[in-house]
Amino acid sequence: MSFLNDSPTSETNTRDRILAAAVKVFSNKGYHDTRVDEIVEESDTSKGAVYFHFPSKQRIFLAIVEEFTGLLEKKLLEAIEHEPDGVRRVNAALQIGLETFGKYRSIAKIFLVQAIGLGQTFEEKRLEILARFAAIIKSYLDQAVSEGDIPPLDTEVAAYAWIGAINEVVIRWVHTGQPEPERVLPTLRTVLLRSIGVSEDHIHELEQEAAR
Amino acid sequence: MSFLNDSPTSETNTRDRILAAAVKVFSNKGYHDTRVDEIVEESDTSKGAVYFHFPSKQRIFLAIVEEFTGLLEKKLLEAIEHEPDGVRRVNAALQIGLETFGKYRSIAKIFLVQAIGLGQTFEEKRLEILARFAAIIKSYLDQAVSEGDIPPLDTEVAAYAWIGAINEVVIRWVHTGQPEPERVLPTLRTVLLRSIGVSEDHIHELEQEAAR
DNA sequence: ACGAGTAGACCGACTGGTCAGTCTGTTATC
DNA sequence: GATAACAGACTGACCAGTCGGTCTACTCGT
Repeated sequence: MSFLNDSPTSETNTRDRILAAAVKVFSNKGYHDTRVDEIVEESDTSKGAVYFHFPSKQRIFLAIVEEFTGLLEKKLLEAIEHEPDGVRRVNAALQIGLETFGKYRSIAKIFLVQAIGLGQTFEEKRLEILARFAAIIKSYLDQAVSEGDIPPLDTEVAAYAWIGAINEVVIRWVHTGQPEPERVLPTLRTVLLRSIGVSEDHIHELEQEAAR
Repeated sequence: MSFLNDSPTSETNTRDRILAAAVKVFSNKGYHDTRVDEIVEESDTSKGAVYFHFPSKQRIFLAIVEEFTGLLEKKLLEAIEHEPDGVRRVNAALQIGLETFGKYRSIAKIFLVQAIGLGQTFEEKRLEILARFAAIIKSYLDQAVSEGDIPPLDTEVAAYAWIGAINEVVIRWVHTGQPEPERVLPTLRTVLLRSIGVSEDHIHELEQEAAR
């Protein structure tokens, strides 16, 4: 199901072929510089097929963002529910988030880069999506605070700061390939956990666990 | 000099009237949804005037970004040179950065939001600009490390994480007006200084200084 | 002191290329 | 023979950029 699976361009159904092609083109050229005809060509279908499955170019883009968002959210929640306490949940979320972005690099680029600055409609969508993720993070930060693992703080601002930090580092990587995820993860974990006041001992503990 | 001064739409020269108008329209509608004719109308000039002063729509946009970047960089360096040690410099940079974004809200929106996802040219420009700021931050993080004020860490990743965190929080504010800068600054300061391992005592000290 | 010449700054009607989306088919399957 | 799933030629709106023209201000020779 969905264009998010492993099969690259094989004998999948038309809708998914179109989406896979759209991901490729959008991630390379951005929304506005992508011609629908390029998606048509890349997907080896036809304009008719594209407009049979999607009412507009915009909706193709939104479909990609939404399916990926759904997947990411599902993975995050799955990863989180196996963890006992707030700090560990926050840590798990970070890990699975980076992992998922790493796995779907092109889509990550669409999600984090191309989806910005596209005018009203997209803007609101983006805010809504980020708000959802921020809410997830915030809730576990709150949990960690109430469990006494970290000192009280403005968890909303902290949640957005986290998202921003992750965004920027991933964007950088997506663009330049530069700091590879393996190098990034440890630093980011340390930096982010420190930022909310998790004790150094606790951080070391989590690092040990991650290393096994 | 420049459209960045206080006069809103008065008797400034044509070039600056055009830039001021462009800021207004770009920040509201984004690059692609902005028609050159809208800038013409808003600036109370003419298409001829616009294309007399700028060779293309793109260059108008770049002119805004560049002038603002220049201002921001200048302010940052100014603020920094009066501070003695690395941690204090990093702190000063954060403060002046937020302040400047706060003062030029529309331009901040253009700079942080509308400038993303616009295709090759802009993309590279953005990367270059951010790299410049990241380098500034990194150098003072490195200084703080070598002064022994903070433990060693991957300062490059940390610098980008900082930029991302600030970005996201400011973007949120620019969009929704939500967490006001006054509320954001203390949290962000604490969170960011903690993230690089500045001791709680040292953070409190800086907070005291800021409060006077 | 004055008209002619020149150039910089500006005006705005027009154009020409570009695409998103449409529409009239065609093919396969039930 | 009906319907879903396509194919691809075509169109029409939209808009960045152009281009001939105007309007000062300034210079300079007489």
